[in-house]
Amino acid sequence: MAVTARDVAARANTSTAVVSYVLNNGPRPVAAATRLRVLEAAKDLGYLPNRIAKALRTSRTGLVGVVFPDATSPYFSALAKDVESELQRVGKLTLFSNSETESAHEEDVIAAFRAVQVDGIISVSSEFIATGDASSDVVYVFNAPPGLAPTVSADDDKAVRIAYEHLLSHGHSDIGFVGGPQDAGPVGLRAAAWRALRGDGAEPFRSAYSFESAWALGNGLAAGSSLPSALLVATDEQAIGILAAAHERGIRIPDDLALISLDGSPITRFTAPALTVMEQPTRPMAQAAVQALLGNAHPEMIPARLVIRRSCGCA
Amino acid sequence: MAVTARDVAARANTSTAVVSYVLNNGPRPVAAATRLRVLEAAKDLGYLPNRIAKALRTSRTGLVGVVFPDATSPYFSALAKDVESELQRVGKLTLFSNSETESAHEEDVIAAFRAVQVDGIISVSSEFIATGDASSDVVYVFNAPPGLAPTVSADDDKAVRIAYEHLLSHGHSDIGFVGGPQDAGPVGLRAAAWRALRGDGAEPFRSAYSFESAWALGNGLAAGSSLPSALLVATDEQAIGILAAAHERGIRIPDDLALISLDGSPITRFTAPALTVMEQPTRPMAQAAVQALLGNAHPEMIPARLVIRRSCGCA
DNA sequence: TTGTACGCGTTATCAG
DNA sequence: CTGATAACGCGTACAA
Repeated sequence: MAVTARDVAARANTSTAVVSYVLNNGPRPVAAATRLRVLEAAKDLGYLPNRIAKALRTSRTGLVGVVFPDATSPYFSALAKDVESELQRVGKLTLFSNSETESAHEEDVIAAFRAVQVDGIISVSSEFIATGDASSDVVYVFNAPPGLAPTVSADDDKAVRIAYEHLLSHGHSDIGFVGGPQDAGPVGLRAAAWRALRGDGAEPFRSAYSFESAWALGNGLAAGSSLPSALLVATDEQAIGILAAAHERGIRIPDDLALISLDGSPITRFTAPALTVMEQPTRPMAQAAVQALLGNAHPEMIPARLVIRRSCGCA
Repeated sequence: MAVTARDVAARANTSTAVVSYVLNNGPRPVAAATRLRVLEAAKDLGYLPNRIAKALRTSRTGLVGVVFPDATSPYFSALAKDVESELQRVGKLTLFSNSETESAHEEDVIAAFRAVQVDGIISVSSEFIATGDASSDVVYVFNAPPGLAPTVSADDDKAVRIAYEHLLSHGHSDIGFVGGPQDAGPVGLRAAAWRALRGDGAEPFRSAYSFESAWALGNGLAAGSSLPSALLVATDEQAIGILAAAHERGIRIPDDLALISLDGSPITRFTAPALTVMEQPTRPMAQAAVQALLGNAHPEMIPARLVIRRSCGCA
């Protein structure tokens, strides 16, 4: 059996109440001498407060639930890491789940989190969310259920415009867009921004959010006659898939096809060739998300920055 | 205030004890009629058992702690995803933490997990672990503290031998090895296997487990005169970093330098050129780990399989 | 300033 | 077969 507050109290010749006062710095003052005895006793015994009992009493668990579509995506994994790190910094433990895992969909995952009484939930969902849960403790990143605004989001409009204009400055006129299976979530926003820029009713290319799917798309494009001279790609995994197809098909990047990816996770520096990207910085997003969770809620819009490398045609 | 078992009992004209018996199917039988009344009442009230109270009573939380060095690594993120998925399948929630995050080291993380009374811990540590915690509920994957055997591990010896021999069959005689900063953990094992195969006292090349560091190494190798004709690379992120450096330096893969990576996560199919790998399958490892956690403990050794693509010189 | 005692919502023992 | 009731470990009124 583990050592309890009672044990500490006994060893310090005092009561559990005082032990509690000392360890929580309140809500009542404790004489310096007694305080010292308690601290000593706690250390000697290696006392570790039982967080479950504490949670039962206070109804705060110190747990926060985090939902991501897919921890395997280069960008999401970077973001997830920063979120976890940030949460750790503020003393929270991270309950993690992939929403795309097997049968588990967003709602089930969130329900499961609620059942263990998490202190809050951070949801990073790239696609639509069925049920809007307005009245609650959920911080939506990137995307929110219909009717709700994301608590922290990226300035997709501006990012797409900067990238588009950069490609324009390279002399491209037919700038295509690789989007998701549907125009939903943040990728939908990016697609919309691109449509507006094109202004000619052109349709995005469709690809799932996977290397594989984008690779297949790239192969199709390479085989057909509709290969544009430049492509804005919604996510890093799609850009990487297209790079792979291009390499295999002998399509030279950027000479035959210029590319800009709109995530900009660290790996994009190390592809062959290195990808020019609109970098959506993960650390600020993570910080904004956990600050929002803590109630310091400035709804924030994080700006992306153009990082010029090889795939756009520069240098 | 939420509805409690007491409320259900009241509405069903019975006691909390019986409510508990019904909802847990035991440990005592309940008359069919009473059972029905309880179920009805529970449904009417929308009763949801308080898992915290339950945990306090049973000291089982349904939580399992999972520690990874770095969720950003292609291989680890794939493994993490499978672990989470598997855990979900058996009704556990996944508490996740990166051990390399900021100040948080393995032990602190594990202590934090223990404090919330996790039902078990899965530790995937690529480097050494200071304190061996033998008497406990932790499943070590790949690597274990000194004196302990990992519960589930890869057959690194065999994997390295197969890869080495494959390179040999391509006619290479100077086959180098890219390892970690120190010869620790599973990479240490891989390094040892390589040393044995070489048999001439050659030293591994050193690189941290990051794109960046391997890229720097690749650059150094390209600039110097000691570039071998073939390289076994311990991890995918290192292989990708070297690929990037080679691309920038005009070193042709596999013509000037043949490569085999020893992780084999999905992304290796989509590099330019595609990487030949020894694939350490993540799903079986994840399954073995959670089965071990559940007490169905066959210490397992998962075999890797050679996946031939372009970087080794085939085709 | 400190100690006693109750309650958080369960489960499980012990009488009935 | 069922009903009180005693824990689980902690926080905090309330009393001293």
